[in-house]
Amino acid sequence: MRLQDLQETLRERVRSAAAENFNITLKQVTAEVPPRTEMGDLAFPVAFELARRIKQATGEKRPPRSIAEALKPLLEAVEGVARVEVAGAGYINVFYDRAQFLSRFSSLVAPAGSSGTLSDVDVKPKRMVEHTSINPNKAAHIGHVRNAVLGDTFVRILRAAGERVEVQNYIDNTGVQVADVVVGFIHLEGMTLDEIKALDKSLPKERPFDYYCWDLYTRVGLFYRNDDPNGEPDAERLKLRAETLHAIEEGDNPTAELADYVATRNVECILDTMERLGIRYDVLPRESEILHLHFWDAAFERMKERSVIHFAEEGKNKGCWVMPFESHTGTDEHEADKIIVRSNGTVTYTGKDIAYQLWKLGRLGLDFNYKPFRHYFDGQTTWITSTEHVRQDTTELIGARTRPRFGGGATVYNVIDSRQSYTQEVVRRGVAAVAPDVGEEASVHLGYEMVALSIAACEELGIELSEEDRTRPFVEMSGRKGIGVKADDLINRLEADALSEVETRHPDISVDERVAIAHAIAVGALRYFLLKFTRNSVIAFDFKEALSFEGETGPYCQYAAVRANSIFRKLDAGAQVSAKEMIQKAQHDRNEEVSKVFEGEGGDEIWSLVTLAARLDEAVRGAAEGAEPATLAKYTFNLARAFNLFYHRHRIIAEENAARRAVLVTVAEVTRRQLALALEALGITVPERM
RNA sequence: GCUCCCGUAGCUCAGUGGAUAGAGCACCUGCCUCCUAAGCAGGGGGCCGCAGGUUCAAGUCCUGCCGGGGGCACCA
Repeated sequence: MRLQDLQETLRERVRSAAAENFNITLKQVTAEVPPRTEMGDLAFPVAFELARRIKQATGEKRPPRSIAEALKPLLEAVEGVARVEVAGAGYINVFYDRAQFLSRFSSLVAPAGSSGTLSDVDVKPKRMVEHTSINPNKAAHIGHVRNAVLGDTFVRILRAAGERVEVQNYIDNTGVQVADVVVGFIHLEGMTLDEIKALDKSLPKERPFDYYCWDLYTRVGLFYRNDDPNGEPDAERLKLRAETLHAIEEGDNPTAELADYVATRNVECILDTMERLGIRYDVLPRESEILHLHFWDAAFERMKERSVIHFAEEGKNKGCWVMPFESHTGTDEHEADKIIVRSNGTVTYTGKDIAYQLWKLGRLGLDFNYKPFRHYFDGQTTWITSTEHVRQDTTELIGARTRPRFGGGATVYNVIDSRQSYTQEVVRRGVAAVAPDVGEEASVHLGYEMVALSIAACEELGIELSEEDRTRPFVEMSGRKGIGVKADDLINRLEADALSEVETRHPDISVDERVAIAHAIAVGALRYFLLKFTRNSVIAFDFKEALSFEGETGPYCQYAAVRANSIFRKLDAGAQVSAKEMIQKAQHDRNEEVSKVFEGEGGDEIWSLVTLAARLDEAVRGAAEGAEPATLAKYTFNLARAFNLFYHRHRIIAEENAARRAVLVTVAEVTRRQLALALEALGITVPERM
């Protein structure tokens, strides 16, 4: 029996009772968890609504309490319900049979995260999640990490909810940002491709290629502005960017070859960074293929056929293909229509994105070619798109690895920061206009607010702030100005802090093990820090908060799980087996001794941990439906908190009363299981010890 | 001008229309002979920005206003 099954049964009973007793059809039966365990396990405020509707229908004024009293015996008859109380002005509070519930709950093997059989997953509609999508021209910063952690966690949550998911990381390898770094290499450094390769090889491990590009990109930004950071861009110098960009888009020339090396190396560096955080991808679709495999041409034809866009004969956008956008009223300054094809015939990013999105949904009629990009040590492969026609058979083995069939999803989730919500809306509408049968619902913009820097963080980084900046709540990061916290720097710092802590706690263990534990803690801290904020909250990054291992943090949650595991390392096998037997039997034969453990104030406290642990499924489902990983993070923290309290109050192994020990052991067992599953869905691992 | 988001404890943030609004940090007081103190317990702290409205019930929904941030490029 799962918690939600019992809830559903009770809901149904309320619904049918309302129909039979009062002739009222309830569309939705609201159920809630009472504020305190003593008040019950599930509450129905339904009597208030029924009182109003009875009055509407018959004119009879019936107090909610009396309605609740009438429903009480019907709910009490439900299997698994111990008793029902009417409380307050008319709440119906249901109390479960605690011993029986624990017995059934603990016997479930894998309540959450069981993704069914492989064939079952195969036929399910595919959810496409695009995240990370960092311009491959510099190292990742914490803003990018928020994107990647949000996306990766959402993927894990969907999978825990039994969904089939494909993960994409879009590579804009032919864009302006790559062009800028290429301008830097060619015109500032005067380097050839071979010289760049030699430089790359010579760079120290702690300051790799993406770090070099980070600095170079900043220098290019200054170069465009004649070395004045606040100056206007120099039109002559910007011509270099335009020429370079054009050559890169064109392809098949030395500049494009150089750009390809730069972009590919940055992608590799970024994937290394993400691997440190446990983040991987199924496929890396590149913009160069969208161009060279003529994805845009196909999308363009469809958009013209469906009259989604039209050619502007006159006005401000004369000579462009535009998509009307009536929800934004135009002004002199801001045009209402969105330009898709420029007057020079080139396509905008939005246009390319519509083509890409159509491919994601299987509505373009074209596919990429693919080749393996990276094989991970554990056998996973990340694929990248390719222009060349590598053998395409989906069942074909390449290096003993089968290539999955990419694209053709039922729903697309784009993890992109909220600053691009306007563009995302254009894409969503464009796609829906071309493919009305999938509609706008198939495209979901999983938006989130940016990560900015707190004033304290800027000071720590030695960033000069103007008087005006200091009065603001935060300072926006800027890749162009080089203002930001690089992901690897932060992870290094977290690992170093965690390592020194592990060293003082466990001087006896091997260096390798200490490093591994420190790594797990660092990742736990960073991921949790980025997940505890809801998506539409701006994170003003602060070192003190991000580097904390205490309080509401990842390590706090990990620590609770480690403690739970340590109980079972030390508990002898016999005690574990006898506990299991005793609790299992209580499912059918009422055991007074076991039931007694759940009585009184102490019993409520133990029971509240059981019900909280049992709500993991609900938390996972809620996070998946609301596309809000923060709710699962909060749930996990609360479960860890409840377990720490439980752990502190009870001597589990030393407990002498057999029934009581059986309950405590079982509660610890179900909690550690649920906690581990919750952490796994957050991408946080549980070390052996901490 | 139009549009989206935010405003809740000193600070940073949670809070599906339901009961006495929560957590972490900071501050104060206790608790390591114990399954590890990255922990636990207790304490002070709140016109939920303001004003109306809807509802049996509003921090939550609607309208207006005030304050802060983002977006509205032939950039991505």
